[in-house]
Amino acid sequence: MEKTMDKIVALAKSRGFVHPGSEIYGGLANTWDFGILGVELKNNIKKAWWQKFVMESPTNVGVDCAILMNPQTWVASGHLGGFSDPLMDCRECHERFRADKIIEDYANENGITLDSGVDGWSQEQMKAYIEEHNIPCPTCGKHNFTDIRQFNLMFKTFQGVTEDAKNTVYLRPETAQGIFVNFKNVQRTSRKKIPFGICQVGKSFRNEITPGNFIFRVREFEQMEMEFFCEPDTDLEWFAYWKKYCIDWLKSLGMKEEEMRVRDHEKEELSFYSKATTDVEYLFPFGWGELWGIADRTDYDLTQHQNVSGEDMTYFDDVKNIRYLPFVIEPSVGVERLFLAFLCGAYDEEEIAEGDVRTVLHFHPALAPVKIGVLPLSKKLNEGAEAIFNTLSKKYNCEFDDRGNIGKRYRRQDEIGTPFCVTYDFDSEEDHSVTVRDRDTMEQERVKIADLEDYFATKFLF
RNA sequence: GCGCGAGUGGCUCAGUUGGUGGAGCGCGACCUUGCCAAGGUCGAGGCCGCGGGUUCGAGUCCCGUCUCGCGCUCCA
Repeated sequence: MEKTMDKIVALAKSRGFVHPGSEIYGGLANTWDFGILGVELKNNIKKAWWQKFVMESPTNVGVDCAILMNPQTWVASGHLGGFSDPLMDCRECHERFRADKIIEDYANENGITLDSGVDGWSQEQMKAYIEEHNIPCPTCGKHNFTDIRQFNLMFKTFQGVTEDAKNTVYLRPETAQGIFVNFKNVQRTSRKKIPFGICQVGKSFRNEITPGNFIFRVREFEQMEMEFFCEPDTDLEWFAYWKKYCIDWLKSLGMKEEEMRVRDHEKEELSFYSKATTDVEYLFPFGWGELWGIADRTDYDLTQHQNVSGEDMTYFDDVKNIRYLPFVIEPSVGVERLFLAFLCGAYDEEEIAEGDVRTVLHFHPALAPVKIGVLPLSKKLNEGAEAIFNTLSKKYNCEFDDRGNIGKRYRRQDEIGTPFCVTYDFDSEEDHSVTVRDRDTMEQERVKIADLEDYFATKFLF
């Protein structure tokens, strides 16, 4: 059996997990709509995360912040300044510079008078000037720059009816900042003492240069982030703690160890706000891809917000009687990537008899979009089966199917990863029992209709 | 952003030197069967990605455009 992206994408489209966005208008690049099963899987993933990181955690609480934020937020976070200037990186030392600054500094140092301000120059002009004069890197002295790039990573829009610079707002490129700006609100209302975490699930938007690989890298995506606030100097312990917590959670949902790996970032690779970063990677059919970034953001964000806003963001420890800016551990995972990882992990083609192959998704029962398929053996038995559907569907997402023969219906449920099928047959009328068939083992057992709710009570727990 | 390739029912694909668009699977109805993709009959479903052009006539030839895939580049 060969597991390929082609097959998985085809299944996702044909069964209603994921459709290309705006398809009837020829699509819109790298947008995807989640269909009838996709929305269920996605919701189940978010629900599982929320349960593990908020409900079951004694230290954590949740919020849901606005996508549009005061633009000062992005000044403080570094997104705005850093990404609206012409930037270039030194390939040698990985420092990042503003191209216009480098030229101005170079000109000043060498007593060169520039005819016009560098402000008006195009990127090409700046690049040409830097090459022409062989301007060295201010940090390492070498001359090996990347091209100049105008990072418009953030989606820009306008608040209010007029479109001018005064009311420009941005779609958030990460959910984290909503948590940081609410740090004091949440600490006060939750009465949590440090260490504690604030969790959020929500959409973020990034104008990625290279999206692709199906839903792996998209410009509109959902993040599940936690910002865990701890005392300075305890950050590395908590970093290790949450790293393990995340990995354990993935395993508990059936992610295979051989398809996961953990990669620590090299010093040069770290983003400017981070002291340490670990990626949990997943082996997709197209190769290893980052799933979960766990970063030690230090006190960078709270310091920045304190400086830019003028608000005191410190925490007062009334046991030790000290006041400080907490350090932050941030595990951040994309819902669409997890979705794809679980989908790829679940996909299997099994030869159950000579030449008889079934496609099956072995989702963890908690993640399965449809929990129970309710199948009358014959259409003559619909009444009894409908009664079962009506009962079970109050608790679980069930699918009623009376089309075609029973074997075909089992296969259809296998293909969408339904863990259990309940078949109401002619004997059911007499013995008030049904056949429950297991997706993974394909074994069947007879269960009293009256006992069905108890039977399923523990089957779909995380 | 650059290069190459591809767009025909829901899916996979045929479609002759340009001459009234097909198949299989899937889907729906009915019959039959009654626990692992069984059989039969009938049926729905196509601005041939979109826009121009050449031509008496374009799915087919030309140009443009959009989308997708692959490679390069890039990637807090």
